[in-house]
Amino acid sequence: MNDYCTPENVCCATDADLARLAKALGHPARVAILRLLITRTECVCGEIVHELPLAQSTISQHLKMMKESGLIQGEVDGPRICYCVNRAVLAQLKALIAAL
Amino acid sequence: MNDYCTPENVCCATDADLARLAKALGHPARVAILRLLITRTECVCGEIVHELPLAQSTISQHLKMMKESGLIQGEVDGPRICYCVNRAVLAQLKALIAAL
DNA sequence: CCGTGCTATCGTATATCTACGATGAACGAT
DNA sequence: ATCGTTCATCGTAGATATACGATAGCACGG
Repeated sequence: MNDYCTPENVCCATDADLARLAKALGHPARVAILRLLITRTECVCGEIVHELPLAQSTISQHLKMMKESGLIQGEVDGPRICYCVNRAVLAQLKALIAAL
Repeated sequence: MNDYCTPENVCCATDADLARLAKALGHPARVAILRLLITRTECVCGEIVHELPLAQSTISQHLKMMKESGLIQGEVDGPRICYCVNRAVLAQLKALIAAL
C-alpha cells in the first residue's frame, strides 16, 4: 500500500519486500517449516504435517502464505506436491537483513 | 506456546526467537521505523511521526510492539522519549537469518 | 500554578491470522 | 469405474493486528 518513503530517506521498494518476507517468517510454525525444507534438501510434501503438531489444513495455510511470499515453491509430483525452498528469495532475505 | 520440536530436528529455542523478531519486521511501517533509527545513529523520538504517513497513536503502537520484541529500546529524555536500536538484538536477528 | 508539547493508552472499528473439521479435486492403483 | 491417498479450499470461530481519534500523564517553560 503506502511505501512510507520520505524525501530524505530515499527508499526502497525493499521496505515492502523485507516486510513481506519477514512476515512469512513471523510465526514459529513457518520457521519450523522453512528449517525442515532446508535440511531436507529434497523437496518435501505433506510429511511436514507429521513433523508439526498442527492439522493438515493449518499446515496447508502456512504453506500457501509462504508460497505467496515467494520463500517457497511447490511442484506437483503425481498425487502429492513437493515443496522446496526458493534459494534465490531466501538469499534475498538474507541480503536484506544483512544490509540493515 | 508449542516449539514444534521433533526428535530428529533438534531445535532450538531460536525458532520462537526468530519468529518473534521476524514478526517485528513484518510490517512496512516497522521496517521504515527501524531504518530510520539505524540511519539516525542518535536516538530518535517522535519525529518518526513526521516521517511516516501514520497517526501518532499508530506509530506508538508499532514502537511498543518493536520494543516488546526487543529490537528497540526507549529511554526517557525529559519530555520526550528517545528510541534507539538494540544493536545486540539486531545482530542476533542477523545471525539467526544468516544461519538459515 | 498553568499552559504547551510529547507520548502512551483507551476505545473502537475493521481486517487479517490462526486453527480446526469437513468437503472437494486430482492422481495412481486396483 | 471405484477406491484410497494427498493436498487445497471452504466455513467457522476466536484471537491478534492495524489504524484512527480522543483522552490522560509527564516534564518543562512561563
